[in-house]
Amino acid sequence: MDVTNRYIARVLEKIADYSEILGENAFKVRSYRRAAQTIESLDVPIAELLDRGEAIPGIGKGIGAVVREILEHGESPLLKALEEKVPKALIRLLAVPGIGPKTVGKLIRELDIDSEAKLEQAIQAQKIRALPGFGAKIERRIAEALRAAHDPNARRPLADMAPIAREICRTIARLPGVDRCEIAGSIRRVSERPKDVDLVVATRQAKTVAEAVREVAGTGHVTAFGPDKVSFTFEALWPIPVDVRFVAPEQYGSALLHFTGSRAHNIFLRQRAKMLGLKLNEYGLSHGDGRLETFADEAALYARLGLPYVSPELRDDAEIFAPARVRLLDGLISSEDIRGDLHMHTRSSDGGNTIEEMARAAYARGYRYIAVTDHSASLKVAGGLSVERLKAQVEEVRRIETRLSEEWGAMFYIFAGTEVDILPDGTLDYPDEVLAALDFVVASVHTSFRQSRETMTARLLSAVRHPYVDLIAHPTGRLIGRREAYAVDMEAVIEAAARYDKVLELNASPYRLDLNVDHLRLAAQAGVKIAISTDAHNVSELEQMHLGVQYARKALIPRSMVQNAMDPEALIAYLSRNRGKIRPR
DNA sequence: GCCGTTTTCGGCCCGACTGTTTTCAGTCG
Repeated sequence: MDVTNRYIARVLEKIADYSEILGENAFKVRSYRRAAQTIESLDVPIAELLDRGEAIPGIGKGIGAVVREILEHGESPLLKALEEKVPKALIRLLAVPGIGPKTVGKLIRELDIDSEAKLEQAIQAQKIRALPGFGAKIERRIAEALRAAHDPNARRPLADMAPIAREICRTIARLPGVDRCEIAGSIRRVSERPKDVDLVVATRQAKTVAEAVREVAGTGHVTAFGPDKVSFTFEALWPIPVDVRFVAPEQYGSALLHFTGSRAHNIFLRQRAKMLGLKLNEYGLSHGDGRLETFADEAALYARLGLPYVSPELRDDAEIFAPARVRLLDGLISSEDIRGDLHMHTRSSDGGNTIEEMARAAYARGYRYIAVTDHSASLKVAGGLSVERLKAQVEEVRRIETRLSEEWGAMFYIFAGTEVDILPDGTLDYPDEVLAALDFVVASVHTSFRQSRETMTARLLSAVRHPYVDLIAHPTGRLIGRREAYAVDMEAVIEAAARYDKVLELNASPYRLDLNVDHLRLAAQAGVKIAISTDAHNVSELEQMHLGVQYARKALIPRSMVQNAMDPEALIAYLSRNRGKIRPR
């Protein structure tokens, strides 16, 4: 069995959950959680580090032994022992809002509940509300949770959550007395599946605004209401928990930082403040004499703590302040580095805008080039181009490129390309001579997702090896929250991309984000260039580039590894490597 | 259980709100 870092982290987290319920020392529980987090964020298998005898922060003698056991046997005797003491039905209660480990622990100890059946009986007999510290409300919540068929903590894809968060934020920003409203939390950190919406509001009239926000919540269920905070459930197609915090404008920086997290990042910053003899909270830095130092923006606070500014998407990385990571920060890709977009569709296939409209929108973004990559012939549902239509499109691209470049008084490159289907047998959907005549060839899988891992891997490898293929788009085919990635040996694909000097895509669509962070890191380590592409089907989707860049930063991708951060001249030189100088002019 | 410019014992991040209570433990982020 292949024991991954992630698997070990899950086991340690479970140990923490069970121990907490059983009333173990809270700091011991915290140690397990912290170790889990550290292991999950490691770049290399923990076995290698242990073998080399390297010290890993937060992992000492005790947890080290637990990890070794998991590595050797694939399971943990400690966890097994804990599982016997805490029944599964009760563990699930931890997901119920308002119910934590202490509550679950009391149910076990005070009422001797060790099964779902006994839990039901206790509810029926109203035994839970009789316990000291409990009441009818908690009992009812537990009963509801038992009845709820679905996971109460379901996480939705970023693509669904972010627009809703923006809409709620816009509504609140318009309320009287509100200076500004911003999205914080996991959405701001570009989490693939945020669990809730966190908003931070700057205002001098918190109380009034809180009342107004309660009105905004409307039919939604208000779960907490106070002068500093309102929580409610927003009823979209599914219920979304929303937290809104109110702070004074001069405290906005510390508040935004605090409510953006991650939790581990906050803990690090507070420890740092403590080292400096200060105390950090959402209101600012408290001095020993009670004086409060406030920060209107985040950057000033990082600077005050003597730390480099860390952008939100990097704050899930528990090791971000390690010297080796800090050295990378300045070199990471950023939106200003992007010179073009190499994957987009037009009205010729399933896009909504013309070539010229896409080009003008890209130029307005400051780009120097785009690639037009409509679908290939066999993808009928997307209006794939026949060979004849593709040839006509190439001519049209040339005409528009010339005209726009003249209009703008500078060369704007429009690469005539395709997103050619990789057919189930690994061949491409256009003959070689057709591909040879194009500037840029994107290849991707749109059919037969259920092939075996071996078949799918071979299919992708043959595309990587194909001399006219430049880039593999959305390499794993995942649609976050909708469709799993197909089975494929991505390490083999990355290795082949390195060997054949091919580019892998980071598809910036919020539904895709494909490659994912783990694969991006592997690709970067292997020296494979990444193209961050929007796969835009209309001009407004070109905006997704920003999300793609943020996601690439999560994987610590430097600008030097991003193909569409290259100047057009260098890109043309690269594209000419297998097909002679492209577009003689 | 981990760790050390507070250093091998004694700490370990911080605050708002809820529910069940008349002062606070538990939960959550």
